[in-house]
Amino acid sequence: MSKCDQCIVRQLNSLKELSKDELIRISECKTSTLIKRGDVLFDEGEHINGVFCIRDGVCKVSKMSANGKDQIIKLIKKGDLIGERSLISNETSNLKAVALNDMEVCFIPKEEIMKDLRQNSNFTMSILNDLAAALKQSDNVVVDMAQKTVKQRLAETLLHLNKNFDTKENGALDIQLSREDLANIIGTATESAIRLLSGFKKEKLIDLKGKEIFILDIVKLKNLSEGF
Amino acid sequence: MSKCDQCIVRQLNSLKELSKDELIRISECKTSTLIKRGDVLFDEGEHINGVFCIRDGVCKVSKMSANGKDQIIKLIKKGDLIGERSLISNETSNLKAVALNDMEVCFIPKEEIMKDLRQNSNFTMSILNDLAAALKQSDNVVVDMAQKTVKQRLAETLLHLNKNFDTKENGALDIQLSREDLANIIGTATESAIRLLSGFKKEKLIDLKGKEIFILDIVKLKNLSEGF
DNA sequence: TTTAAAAGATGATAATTATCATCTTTTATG
DNA sequence: CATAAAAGATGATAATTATCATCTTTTAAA
Repeated sequence: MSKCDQCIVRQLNSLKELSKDELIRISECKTSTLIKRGDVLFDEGEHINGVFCIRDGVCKVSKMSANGKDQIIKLIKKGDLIGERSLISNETSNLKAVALNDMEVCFIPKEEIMKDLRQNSNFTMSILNDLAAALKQSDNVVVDMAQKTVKQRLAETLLHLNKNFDTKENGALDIQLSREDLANIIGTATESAIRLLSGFKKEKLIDLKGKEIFILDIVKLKNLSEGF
Repeated sequence: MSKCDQCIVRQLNSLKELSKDELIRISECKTSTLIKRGDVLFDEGEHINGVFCIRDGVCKVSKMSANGKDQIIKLIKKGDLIGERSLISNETSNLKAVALNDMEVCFIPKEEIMKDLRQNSNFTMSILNDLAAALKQSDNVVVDMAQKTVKQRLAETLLHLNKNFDTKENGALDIQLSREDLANIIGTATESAIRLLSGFKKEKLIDLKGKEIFILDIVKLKNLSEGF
């Protein structure tokens, strides 16, 4: 079993606040798993009973709406923790997580994390900070969903992907999203997302090759997302 | 100056986790203010430098969108704390708070709250819980904004008001919102909100007398909000 | 490699929602 | 109390977005 205290990924999240001893304890109880594209990491209503630390890969985190559509709330990637919210509230998950490509994730059981939360106040403060940042982010998304048009939201989403994900050697965004996934991030019908993407391509804001997306004009996308 | 340890309102929020001694310390440094309807409690970009504890009254908490409309994120009432998020992130406020009626609020300076956050882990866990609950709530709103129609969101908002606010002796919701406020909660144009309200009245789901709103048919509103 | 299924694309059309204009009612202020 | 300003209401119209149908392309599995 790999050692948490030697894992680079740890430096990217709140686990960096743990002491060497605490990390060794975590190492001994954690489990590592390979998750295949399309596999469900956890589902709505499930008891997660711990937190996941993403070593590699990307997953979409969504919530089913009353009308049967899956709204994607966020994308989680290498270095992210997920499951803290449900753990803290001591509730089943309100969200579902599905791998967008093959992933490697570590699972740390609830009791071990709770122990650190009780004993290491730097760790607690870091988690508190994460939740505060997530809440701010979520409130911002509420405003965008409520006030921006679908076109603005698509532009914004593309910029967000460009900022938060690497690009491949050929310049394409290194994240594999179906048109339906994109529509479920934006909160629109798949056909509308496809049409707008085609429009953006025609206006040379982006280029499309299959699922590959190339961001061509950040400035115009930014203007668009702000309503100009 | 009134004493926090004798304040009923405290029982409604995380301050209930503080010891008698801690509360006495808070009492001595807090300030109490009367806020008039329409007054700004704090604005976007402001350093709040503490948290507010609402003793009485209601305020709307909003964020300005790029298109110049104020999206109302939440309504805060007696017993609620506000300002913890900015305090924890050590950032200026991302939100604006405006009194909807005359209010009585206490202000606790940042350093005092931080002291308790560092020393009283029950208090910290309670705040952590609040943020976790707020995050879940906010994610739910994202889904609704993205997936529900304006009509569904209006029905949902009315039910939310009915659940979270008292009714006056005459049966009207005890909260004073303009049509514009309602539109800014729902995320729609004021005219659209007005039109839909008139429609709901015509269908006897609600009654309207000036700013007073009477909820008449909870079941139908619930069905409507879920798309039936 | 073949082939069925899934994903992507596009047109036609309907439904929803925003905007602008105008009028009425309510509210706040001297 | 008078009166200007703000809020509320409603119609007409335009813009946005969803839905349904159909076709093509890509993907995955036998």
